[in-house]
Amino acid sequence: MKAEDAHALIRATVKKIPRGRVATYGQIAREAGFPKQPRLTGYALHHTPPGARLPWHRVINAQGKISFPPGSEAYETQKRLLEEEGVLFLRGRVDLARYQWRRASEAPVLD
DNA sequence: TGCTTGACCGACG
DNA sequence: ACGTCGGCCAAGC
Repeated sequence: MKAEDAHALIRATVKKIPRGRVATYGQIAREAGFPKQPRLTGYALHHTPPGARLPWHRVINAQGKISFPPGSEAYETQKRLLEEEGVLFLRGRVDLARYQWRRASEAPVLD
Protein backbone atom coordinates (compact mmCIF):
# COMPACT_ATOMS: atom_id res chain seq x y z
CA MET A 1 0.00 0.00 0.00
CA LYS A 2 1.40 3.32 -1.06
CA ALA A 3 1.18 6.46 1.04
CA GLU A 4 -0.95 8.12 -1.63
CA ASP A 5 -3.51 5.34 -1.42
CA ALA A 6 -3.68 5.64 2.33
CA HIS A 7 -4.28 9.36 2.04
CA ALA A 8 -7.01 8.77 -0.52
CA LEU A 9 -8.78 6.35 1.83
CA ILE A 10 -8.51 8.85 4.65
CA ARG A 11 -9.94 11.64 2.55
CA ALA A 12 -12.78 9.43 1.35
CA THR A 13 -13.68 8.74 4.97
CA VAL A 14 -13.54 12.42 5.91
CA LYS A 15 -16.01 13.14 3.13
CA LYS A 16 -18.53 10.89 4.84
CA ILE A 17 -18.80 13.08 7.94
CA PRO A 18 -22.25 14.70 7.76
CA ARG A 19 -22.73 18.41 8.06
CA GLY A 20 -23.08 19.54 11.66
CA ARG A 21 -21.16 16.54 13.03
CA VAL A 22 -17.51 15.99 13.90
CA ALA A 23 -15.09 13.04 14.00
CA THR A 24 -11.73 12.53 15.68
CA TYR A 25 -8.43 11.81 13.94
CA GLY A 26 -8.29 8.35 15.47
CA GLN A 27 -11.85 7.61 14.47
CA ILE A 28 -11.21 8.52 10.84
CA ALA A 29 -8.05 6.42 10.79
CA ARG A 30 -9.93 3.41 12.15
CA GLU A 31 -12.82 3.82 9.71
CA ALA A 32 -10.34 4.03 6.85
CA GLY A 33 -8.64 0.82 7.96
CA PHE A 34 -5.65 2.16 9.86
CA PRO A 35 -6.16 1.45 13.54
CA LYS A 36 -3.60 2.98 15.89
CA GLN A 37 -2.46 5.47 13.30
CA PRO A 38 -4.36 8.66 14.09
CA ARG A 39 -1.40 10.68 12.85
CA LEU A 40 -2.04 9.37 9.37
CA THR A 41 -5.28 11.36 9.37
CA GLY A 42 -3.48 14.50 10.43
CA TYR A 43 -0.86 13.91 7.82
CA ALA A 44 -3.37 13.33 5.03
CA LEU A 45 -5.21 16.52 5.92
CA HIS A 46 -2.02 18.49 6.22
CA HIS A 47 -1.25 17.49 2.65
CA THR A 48 -4.69 18.40 1.39
CA PRO A 49 -4.41 21.61 -0.63
CA PRO A 50 -6.72 24.47 0.33
CA GLY A 51 -9.66 24.56 -2.03
CA ALA A 52 -10.12 20.80 -2.01
CA ARG A 53 -13.77 19.82 -1.60
CA LEU A 54 -13.23 18.21 1.76
CA PRO A 55 -14.91 18.88 5.13
CA TRP A 56 -11.56 18.94 6.91
CA HIS A 57 -12.94 21.25 9.58
CA ARG A 58 -15.13 18.43 10.92
CA VAL A 59 -12.04 16.60 12.12
CA ILE A 60 -10.95 17.45 15.66
CA ASN A 61 -8.89 15.65 18.29
CA ALA A 62 -10.10 13.14 20.87
CA GLN A 63 -10.36 15.83 23.54
CA GLY A 64 -12.94 17.68 21.49
CA LYS A 65 -10.50 20.45 20.73
CA ILE A 66 -9.20 21.95 17.51
CA SER A 67 -5.66 20.78 16.81
CA PHE A 68 -4.27 24.20 15.94
CA PRO A 69 -2.79 26.77 18.27
CA PRO A 70 -5.67 28.75 19.78
CA GLY A 71 -5.86 32.17 18.17
CA SER A 72 -4.09 31.10 14.98
CA GLU A 73 -5.74 31.82 11.65
CA ALA A 74 -6.33 28.13 11.00
CA TYR A 75 -7.91 27.74 14.42
CA GLU A 76 -10.33 30.61 13.89
CA THR A 77 -11.25 29.41 10.42
CA GLN A 78 -12.05 25.91 11.61
CA LYS A 79 -14.05 27.20 14.56
CA ARG A 80 -16.07 29.52 12.33
CA LEU A 81 -16.85 26.78 9.80
CA LEU A 82 -18.09 24.50 12.56
CA GLU A 83 -20.18 27.17 14.21
CA GLU A 84 -21.77 27.93 10.85
CA GLU A 85 -22.95 24.32 10.84
CA GLY A 86 -24.41 24.64 14.29
CA VAL A 87 -21.61 23.00 16.25
CA LEU A 88 -21.27 24.83 19.53
CA PHE A 89 -18.06 25.42 21.47
CA LEU A 90 -18.08 25.40 25.25
CA ARG A 91 -14.88 26.57 26.91
CA GLY A 92 -12.95 25.97 23.69
CA ARG A 93 -14.24 22.45 23.27
CA VAL A 94 -16.85 20.59 21.26
CA ASP A 95 -19.11 18.22 23.19
CA LEU A 96 -18.23 14.93 21.51
CA ALA A 97 -21.05 13.03 23.21
CA ARG A 98 -23.38 15.34 21.34
CA TYR A 99 -21.73 16.08 18.01
CA GLN A 100 -19.51 13.09 17.21
CA TRP A 101 -20.46 11.26 14.04
CA ARG A 102 -21.66 7.74 14.68
CA ARG A 103 -22.72 4.95 12.36
CA ALA A 104 -26.38 3.96 12.33
CA SER A 105 -25.50 0.62 13.94
CA GLU A 106 -24.06 2.33 16.98
CA ALA A 107 -25.87 3.93 19.87
CA PRO A 108 -28.18 6.79 18.86
CA VAL A 109 -27.26 10.34 19.68
CA LEU A 110 -29.12 12.38 22.20
CA ASP A 111 -30.49 15.54 20.68
C1' DT B 1 20.99 6.77 5.16
C1' DG B 2 19.56 7.97 9.73
C1' DC B 3 17.30 11.23 12.87
C1' DT B 4 13.61 14.41 14.00
C1' DT B 5 8.97 16.05 13.74
C1' DG B 6 4.15 15.88 13.99
C1' DA B 7 -3.58 19.04 12.27
C1' DC B 8 -2.72 12.10 17.42
C1' DC B 9 -4.23 8.66 21.24
C1' DG B 10 -4.74 6.19 25.54
C1' DA B 11 -3.02 5.03 29.87
C1' DC B 12 -1.21 6.55 34.07
C1' DG B 13 0.28 9.55 37.99
C1' DA C 1 -7.38 18.99 35.16
C1' DC C 2 -2.76 18.89 33.79
C1' DG C 3 1.98 16.67 32.32
C1' DT C 4 4.56 12.55 30.75
C1' DC C 5 5.30 8.43 28.20
C1' DG C 6 5.20 4.90 24.70
C1' DG C 7 3.16 3.57 20.47
C1' DC C 8 2.70 4.73 15.62
C1' DC C 9 4.93 5.81 11.00
C1' DA C 10 5.13 9.13 6.65
C1' DA C 11 7.66 13.25 5.48
C1' DG C 12 11.30 16.22 5.61
C1' DC C 13 15.84 17.29 6.18
